[in-house]
Amino acid sequence: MSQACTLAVVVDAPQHSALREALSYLSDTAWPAGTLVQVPLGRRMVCGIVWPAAAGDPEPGVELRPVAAALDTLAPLPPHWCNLVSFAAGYYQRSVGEVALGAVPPELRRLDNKQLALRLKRLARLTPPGGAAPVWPDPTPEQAAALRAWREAGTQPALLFGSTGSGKTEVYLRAVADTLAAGRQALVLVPEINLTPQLEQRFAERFPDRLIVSLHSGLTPAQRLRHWLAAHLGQADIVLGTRMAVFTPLPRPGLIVVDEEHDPSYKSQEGARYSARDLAVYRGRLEQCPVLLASATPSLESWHQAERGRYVRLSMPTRIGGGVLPTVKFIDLNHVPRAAAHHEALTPPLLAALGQRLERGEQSLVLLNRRGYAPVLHCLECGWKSGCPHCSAWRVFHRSDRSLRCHHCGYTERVPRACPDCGNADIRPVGRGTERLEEQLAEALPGARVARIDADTTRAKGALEAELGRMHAGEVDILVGTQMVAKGHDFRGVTLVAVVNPDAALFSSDFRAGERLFALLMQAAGRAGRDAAQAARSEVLVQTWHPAHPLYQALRTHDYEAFAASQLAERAMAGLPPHAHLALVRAEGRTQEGAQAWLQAAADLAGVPQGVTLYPPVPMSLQRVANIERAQMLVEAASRPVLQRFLADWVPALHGLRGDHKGLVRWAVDVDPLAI
DNA sequence: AGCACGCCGACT
DNA sequence: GTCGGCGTGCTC
Repeated sequence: MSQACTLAVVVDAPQHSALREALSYLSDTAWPAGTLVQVPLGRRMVCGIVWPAAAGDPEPGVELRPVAAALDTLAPLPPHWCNLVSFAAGYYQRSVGEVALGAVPPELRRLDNKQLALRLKRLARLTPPGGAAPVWPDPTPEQAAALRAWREAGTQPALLFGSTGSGKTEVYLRAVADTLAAGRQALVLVPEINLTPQLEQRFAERFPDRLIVSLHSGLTPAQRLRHWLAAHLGQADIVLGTRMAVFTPLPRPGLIVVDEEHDPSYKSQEGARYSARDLAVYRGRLEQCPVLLASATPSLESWHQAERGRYVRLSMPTRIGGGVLPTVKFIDLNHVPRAAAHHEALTPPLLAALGQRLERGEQSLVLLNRRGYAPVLHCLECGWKSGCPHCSAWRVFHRSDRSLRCHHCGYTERVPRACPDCGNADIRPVGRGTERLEEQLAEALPGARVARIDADTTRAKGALEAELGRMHAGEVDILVGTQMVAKGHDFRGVTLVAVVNPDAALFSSDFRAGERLFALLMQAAGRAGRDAAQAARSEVLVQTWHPAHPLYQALRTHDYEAFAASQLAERAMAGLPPHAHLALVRAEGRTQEGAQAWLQAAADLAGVPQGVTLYPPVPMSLQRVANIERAQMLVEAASRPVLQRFLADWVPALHGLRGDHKGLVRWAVDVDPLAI
């Protein structure tokens, strides 16, 4: 057989291997870029993708091997898809192959042409469910204005800034309708899997004769492949998914929506640490299609872009149906009796407010961002605390199964009867989590039906739906939960949202903690009074030692814009994003010194240009996890291009740094990190 | 990452 | 005498 040409092929090689670029293979057919192929790599056969760019020069003396098979019954991945992947790989400093193969359903990698043909045939069974003709409510004047402005914006990204309950979803449902009418596909990103079913439902009602598919990690491998194929082949008109869906190949893209665009879940925290929101914006520019970012509390990055005129801002300040935003009140912990303030989550004013709801038959939501019974156990005799032997963290006391659990490495033991150090029987829980709060509420308000939703109660499949169902059915009076319940769920009967004590975020070393707290509280406030009739007596109660804090004052007046302005001013002063651009280099090793030594060696390799600052290596705030020591080094740059140029020169050189750093386990670069 | 090869301890 | 520990090195 003649081997007519050489092809550039990317394979799934991790960043740590030397294989950063495409490899060269021989082929008798000039398969077009985007074709999936099977190629020999070392002693195994792997899935690769024919790549548009030229391959790196093979090492001299390497004999090229032939492509073993091509999955040519599948339409090649479109050129723009390859461009998006190449960009993401370059921007986030990963190999193209890792990003490319990571963006393809795992199931697809294993199929040959024959198996694929079978799946493609079965695809025909995916059809729109049909159903009653949809009811499109008349847009409010605000929604109509937002849509007009959006249509005029063309392909310029738009930031839909609408308060909770202003009907943002209605706006992007209309935008999707426009897109479908023009014969294009719409991609809608949501931050969490939990939020896909209800949104899918809503889309299905509006577009009964269109095929809607979802893409997220909760699907079975077969479902994921089927949905991905439906999108890639243009059969699906609407793709709804989590961050991974930003890479869905679409033959006729017409709109990308990023719902709750401020949500940190859009930033991947492992592997290639990409931001799906930022990639969505890039993809929009690449494919000349509009991008709609929606939030009641936009990320400061997006808000900044809108302020600079890069994004079109569509504002919708008014709640639909005349609903007003709930009153925000503060319980000043300085003014409640000292013992109550320090030892009880439930102050008299909070209990009174909850009692009032009980009498009126209304529901309450109590938020506490800490699961378990108590974050730590403490021996009153010798001072022992329930530290994790493998991590620099406390193990959390879970009363339900009487366990001490490390939330970082998973190390779990039964709670000791007595102090393991001194044998004293008096060991006590310190602080409180949702379990304890649930218990205290039940004690303080006998007869109240108290329920709890957090990662522990919703582990089982369908458990979250079941609990939400009970809440909606009015079978629960008080729902205790972590931020999980603050997101997206529409609780009609809730007239009180209480936040037990969110002060820690005010003084956190994480520069985004304030932004996150504000978004969480605004979102939580949005849970109350969705029903206009109850809006007037709906309130948010925040227990705090610092009621005068500017963040809380902005919350009181629901004034995101004032909050954003003050935060942006602070960030400018401190040289933080979006006014500066950051990257973190992280190293993990057997010892802290070893991890830092590797970072120092990396720093010594860098030719630091004008506009870039390299800070010294420091231990990470969570210094040790599962007996691995972690350190990091901050890179700060005045602009994105300066940072990108620096990283492009520097990071590839770090691969050759292994040698005399024996204890080093791994290292990685995090571009645009969420926390430093 | 896989998956080799490679050189030193307790077992059929 | 082998089975196997995971150190280090390569993959077009």
